[in-house]
This record gives sequence, C-alpha cells and structure tokens, in this order.
Amino acid sequence: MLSDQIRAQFLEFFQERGHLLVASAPLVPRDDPSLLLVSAGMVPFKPYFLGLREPPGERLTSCQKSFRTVDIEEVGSSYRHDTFFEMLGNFSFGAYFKAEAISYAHQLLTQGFGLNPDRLSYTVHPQDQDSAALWQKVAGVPESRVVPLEDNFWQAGPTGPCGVDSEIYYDLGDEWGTGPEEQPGRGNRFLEIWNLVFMDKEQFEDGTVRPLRRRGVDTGMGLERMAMVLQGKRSIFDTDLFLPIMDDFAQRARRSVRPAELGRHLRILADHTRGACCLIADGVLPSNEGRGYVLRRILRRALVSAQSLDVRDGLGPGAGVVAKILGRQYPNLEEQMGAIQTTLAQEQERFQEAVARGLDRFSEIAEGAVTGISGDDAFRLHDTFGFPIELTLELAAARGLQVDQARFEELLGEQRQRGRAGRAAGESGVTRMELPANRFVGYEVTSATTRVLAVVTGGERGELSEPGQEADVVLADNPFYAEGGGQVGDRGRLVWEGGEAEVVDSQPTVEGPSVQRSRLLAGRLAVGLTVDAVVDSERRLGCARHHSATHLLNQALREVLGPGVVQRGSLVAPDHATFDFGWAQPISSQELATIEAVVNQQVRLDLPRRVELLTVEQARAAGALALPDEIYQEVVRVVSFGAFSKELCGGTHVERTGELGAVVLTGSRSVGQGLRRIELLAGEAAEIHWRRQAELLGQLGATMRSPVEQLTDRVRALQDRVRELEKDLRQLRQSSVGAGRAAPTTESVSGVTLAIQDVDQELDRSEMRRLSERTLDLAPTGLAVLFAGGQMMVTISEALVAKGLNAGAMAQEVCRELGGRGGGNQQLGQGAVPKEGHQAALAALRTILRVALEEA
RNA sequence: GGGGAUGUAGCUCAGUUGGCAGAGCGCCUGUUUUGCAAGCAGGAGGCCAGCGGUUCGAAUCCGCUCAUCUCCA
Repeated sequence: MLSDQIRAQFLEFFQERGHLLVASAPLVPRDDPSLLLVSAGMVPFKPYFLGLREPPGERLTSCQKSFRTVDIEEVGSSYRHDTFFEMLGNFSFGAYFKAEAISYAHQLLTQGFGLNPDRLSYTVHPQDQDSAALWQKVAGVPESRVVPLEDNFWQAGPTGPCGVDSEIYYDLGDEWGTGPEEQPGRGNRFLEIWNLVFMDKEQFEDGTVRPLRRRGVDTGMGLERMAMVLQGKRSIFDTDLFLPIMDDFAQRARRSVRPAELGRHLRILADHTRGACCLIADGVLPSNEGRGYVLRRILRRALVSAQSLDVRDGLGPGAGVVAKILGRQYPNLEEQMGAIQTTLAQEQERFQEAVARGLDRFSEIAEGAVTGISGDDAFRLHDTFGFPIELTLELAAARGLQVDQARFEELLGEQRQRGRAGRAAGESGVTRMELPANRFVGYEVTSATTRVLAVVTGGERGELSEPGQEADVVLADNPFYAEGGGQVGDRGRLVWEGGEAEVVDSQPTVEGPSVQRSRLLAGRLAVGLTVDAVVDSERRLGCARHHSATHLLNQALREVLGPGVVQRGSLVAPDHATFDFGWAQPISSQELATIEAVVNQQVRLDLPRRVELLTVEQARAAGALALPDEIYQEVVRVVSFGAFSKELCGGTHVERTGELGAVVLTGSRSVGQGLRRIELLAGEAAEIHWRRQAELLGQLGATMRSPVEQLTDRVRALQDRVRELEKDLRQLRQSSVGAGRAAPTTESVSGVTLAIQDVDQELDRSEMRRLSERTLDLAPTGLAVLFAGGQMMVTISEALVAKGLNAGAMAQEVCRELGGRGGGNQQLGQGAVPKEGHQAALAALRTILRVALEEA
C-alpha cells in the first residue's frame, strides 16, 4: 500500500466518522517561543486543548508535518529514526474519550488496513484500568497483550495539557529477536505505530495539576512506520517515502564504500534532504541559531555524506525527488523550489569554504603530530572552524593517525552543559496564569468605557494603590492594540472617578487576552472598577501610517525586485518602521529610489483601504500576501489598498493612502544571511527627516561657503588638499629637524660619550625615533638624549646595553625627579619633561649615568 | 541564550616581553621591445573594525560594541 493511500485512507476513515479535515500547519510554530519546531500532530491544536480558543469542530483529523531534533545523530544508523515525519491523527475536544478512540483505532488497523490482530499489542498506564479493560472489551484482545507501562503518560512540555496514553505496537516477527528484551516499549521487535493520548489534566508551573474544562483525545500515527509495516519492509527507509530519494543519490554516487557505510550515508542523505526541503519551504533559512541552525546542521550532515560518497551535483537533484514524493500533499515544496535550490547551493558553498579552512588547520596539526591527534585539536576543528569530526577521523586514518575520540566527546559534553546552563539562566520568569477572556474593540474606536477584569502584578493578582506602581490590566472592552504583526502596542490612559493610570505598553498573552501595562498616577486601581480607556490616538495614527506604508513597500518590492521577495518580519512604530525580507543581493541606490517612487505613486493615488474577514483558503485564493512562517486563525483579516496591495494583517491602518503624505526609504542594509532590512518613514516623520537633511546641507554649505550643488566637489578638493599639505608638512619637518635648530652637542660622562639634541618643537613618535637614532650616530658606543618640546627620549648603544645599562630605567628615574613619568626598554627610554626643565633633566641624567656606570 | 575564532593596503594575508606598519597579487609612472597571467626600476594606496581603559608609548595588553565565521542549547 502506497504511502499516499495510507494517508488518504486514514483521513477518510475519520472524516466518515464526523471529523473535520484540517490542513497541516507549517513546521514553524506560531506564538510559542518554547518550541523550536512543530514536533507532534497536536502542537497546532494546543490552544484548543487549553480552552483558549474554539476549535473549528469537536472532532478533527489531520496529517501534520513534524520535525524532531533530539535524535539527529541517530539518523542513518537506525532503521526507524528520522527528523522530518508526518503524523496522522484524530482529535476530540469533548466529543469522545477513551472508548471511541480505542474502538476507532482497532477498527482502522484491523479492518481498514487489514493488519493481523495477533500481531498487535497494547500498552497502558498502570493506573489506567479503563483503557486496559476497553482494549479487552472493544478489541477483544487477551489480557496478556495489554502491557502496563509506567511511562505511558504524555505532556506537550513542562506545562500544558497532559494525561495518560496508550500505545499500539506491531510485532515485526521472530527474525527481529526472541529474547526477553523484546517487548512492547523495549527492543526492536515491537514497533510503536500509534499513540492514543487521553488528555484530561493540565500541568501548571507551580506543580499543581488541574482537570481540563473539556477532556479530549489526541492521537498520533507515524506515517513512515505505518508505511514500513504495510509495505512489509525492514526499515522506514525502504518505503516509497524514502527509497526514490536514496536511489537518486546512489545513482549519482561516484565513490564506493563498504555496504554498511553506503546505506548509512544514503539514509542520512534521504532523511536530511527531505527535512531540509520542508523546512526551507516553510520559510526557515540556515543560520547560527534557533531553527535556522537545525536546518544548517542537517544540511551539513548531508553534505558530509555527499562528500564521502562523492555525489555528483550535490543535494539539488534530491530536492526534486522529494518534491515529487511529497509535492501533492505539500504544494509549497513545488512553489518554493527556487528558494530551496538556491538555499541548498549557498549552504553547500559555505560548507566548502569551512572545509577548506579546516583542511589547512588539519594539515598544520597533522604535520606536528607524532602518534595521533588530540581530542582538544579535533574539538577545536569542530567547534571553532566547523570542520566535521567525520572528516577529521577520515583524514587521520588516511595518515595512520589516531584521534582521541573520548576526549572529543568529553569536550562536546562540556559544551552542551554550558549551552543548557546558559539557556536556563536566560529563561524568563513568565508564569502562566489564567486570565479572563475579553474583547478587542480597537479597530472601531480609540476610547471606551469599560470594566477592569484583572490586575496582575508580579505574576499575582492584586491591585494598585501607590502612585508609580505598575501592573498588567485586562479590560473587558479593550481599545488598546497589543503588540503584534510587528506593530508596537498602544499607549494611553485609564481614567476613573478619583484616579488615573498611564498605559505604557500593550502586550498579547499566550492565554488570549491582551494586557495593558499600566502605571498608577493617582487613586486606586482594582478589579471591577469602571474606567474610561483612552488610546493615545496621535501615536496610534503614527503606527497606522507606518503600517500602511510597509504594506505598500511590500508590494512595491515585489514589483521592482520580483515576486521572490518574501517578508520575514517588520517593526512598526509611531515614528518609523523597518521591513525585513529574504533577498540575497544588496539593494542598489537606484533600486531603492525606484521602490520609493512606486510607493509614493500609490500614496498620491489616494487608494481606499478595505478590510475583509475571510477564511484562510479564501484569502489565499484572493492572492493575499502572508508571512510564510505564520499560522493564522481560521478567520483572518485581509487588508487591501485599492488593487495594489492585499495582505493578511491584524494591525491598524489609515483609511486612504493619501494620509501617508509621503514615504521616504532611508536606507537598506543586511541583517543576516540572505536577509535585508529597509527603513522607512511616513507622514510627519518623513517631513522631519527631510527638513533635517535640508538643514544639515544648508549648514554644510554655509560652513564650506559653497553652493549645495558643488559641495561634493568642494569636499573632495579639500580632502586632496589636506592630504598634500600633510605630506608637505612631513617632509618639511624632516628637513628642518635634519638641519637642526640647535646643533647636537656631545660631552663625556665618566668616559662615555653623551650626545645631546634639543629641538624646540613637538615631534611625533616616528620623527623622534628617527632623530634620536641620528643623534646616537654621534656616540656609537655611548648614548643619546633628545628633547623635543615636552618629550624626552634616551637611546643607548649596544655596547652600553651589553654593560647592563637600561635606557628605560634611566628615563623613568629622570622623569620621576622632575615630577613626570617615563619608562621604556633597554635600548630606548621615553618620558615627559616640562619644556623649561630640559637643563634639570640633563643634570639628573648625568648623575644617574655616572652612578650606573660605576655600578656596571 | 551561552562558548570559540576572525577583523591590518583594492584582494589574500604576515606582523616576535608593547618601541619607525610589512609581503604577494592588483593599480599608476618610467624603462626593456617581447611567446601569451612577461622582465627591470620607481610610485601611489592604511584612523591597524569602532569606543573606552592600562602605559612615557598600543596594530600588539584589558574591557565594551559592531560585523563575519563556527559550535552548543
């Protein structure tokens, strides 16, 4: 049975039983910073289980793209470990619980997929008598095949919905082993194919566990494993999901290795190429951190394997095969193929550079190596230069060198420890807390008379009584826009009988309602109070202008640079906005000017704004732009300006583009790999910007006494002139110094020649040095002292150095006597002496020299 | 979020207990008058990433910032 059929049959089975089919969410989770990537089928449904949002139906079914990073290192060496996988699931939100879930599962497996019931066994949580009984009753399985398992308890994270679960295992047969270790949950013979989670509790940060308002079911069946079972294969990699990818790489491999190694490399290539394609298609780009780093890591692992097998044409063609297999299920693989190919090529290039650098290092290390390569060196190659340990091992073996792998692992472990410690320290102390639901009225009005539903200070409910105190406030009818979609949160005031508070920020919460960070000015703020909530509408309007301007910019970029422009984020503030987008080349100033012109043209057309509430499908069909890595709710706001721009957006906007007045793009710069940022100003901010520029130019022109048009030439000429003058001055000084205002004199101190030069001008360091050496020429076996303005320099000949004299020490002593400081090394000493102290310094030097010579 | 590395001429990089900023390639001028990326001589080109500190003196030592590379989470 082909994997496409398995997927279809699963989803049909549950659709026939009243489940609504929900499309897979992107791999990048929305609004959940605790998660790197979607790692299970239920992740997009978490808010439904928590009761924070209404699900589109009580019964849902989906095939969800998922990605797990925990066993990246295992991939290739195992028959069932992968990173990217598809999770088939059915979900209940209060519609049914254990009995139906178990019955459905048994029915689909045995009748739908036709699995032999004798090969199935089940695990349940030891406390979960219900499930144990249900398996026997509903599925008619003997008690012996229902195994209690302590770890059959599931939760999405440290906090959140949780409950006992029940796992279904398929017996792969005697050839996988017959020992006592081979049991469901242990060994290899029994393969977990489906997990049914019965969620009825919620875990809180403080350790308490409370029942969920609406208990539910969350199940997950791994498509890859099911395909392995139904296609009678010994590995998920032998199924139609992976085999064509492996074949493709095998055909392009030019180096032969041992069969076991070949298989491992092909599995790595197949899994990682597949995963990388899906990540890139969902908007992830390689980087040094976060999910971008996950992508880079699997790409580099794949590239190491590609190199080991000497694969022709790299990973690119493999991506084509991936799209052929998964493209029908996930159309964005085809749509984003251009981005996928360029990303693969770019990362390959970067990797080659890192390898080339590492090779040089490795050679240096290997040159000096006698017995082997230390773990510290191997780790350094890996850690600092990104040179894969696999290559180090390979190259070392070729030279007959050992690598201290144990030490390497030890260092890697320490690195991990540091990483974890760093993360724990950086964790924010946000505690989860139930907040009452409220209503956002800010699209329609900027002020409202409403009730205070909650006042939260320091994670606890309370009230504000002292002026200056701050708290997060939840309002029943809330006119404040909470930070989102790049637009900053509203500010304003809360006013009530006998009191007032300033709203300094508005933030969304994971729990649902947005909170107004408020600082008490007067009176007392507590739950139940009726307040007038007034948004700072000037500020709001500034945000609206800049937000609308970014929409125009987004479309203008696509028209000028091409449809490949993908928005990656933005910041919309009252006085400026920035817009980030994926684009590899720098933006020329001409391009920027063209883009700016297109935007302003749309401003002058005074396009009307329209807001529609559509389903995601409708919006997509209408061609609305959306961020690639955002998941939107079922009903979305679509904001359009005339026929020019149409975007999914929850922000606030002007009514007509004419309100923007003018838009100015102040520049573009790179903010990361393949990521550019354009800064823009609209309305009054643009006006201020221009006025400042004009003032600046005016001042500059006045200072230069030159018309503005000629400023560039004037400045350039001035620079040339300065350069010439500096050069002339240098030469002049050199010659004047050489001539010597006061000719150098020599005298004898205890039989040693002391050459003295005193010039009545400040010299720079190199000039002093040069003149000092020339003065020393007069005393080839003695010493020289040079005074130049407030500086003194003592140089002594090799002969005196050999006698143990120290110029630095002498300079230090002389200076100290004159109240200054000095120092230096054996040949050369330097220090500050006042201009009028030259004679005193000389006298001191003579004394010091005499003493030093006597000691020597 | 936490480590490591790098930042010096247009490019690739040297630069030693802290003491006159260098090489190769490229560029300009002259010369040779020639076997294909030519030879010879001369020259221009630098805020040593930025800011602060230590020091008589910092490309060099210390701190912070920025950019790039890289590993871990």
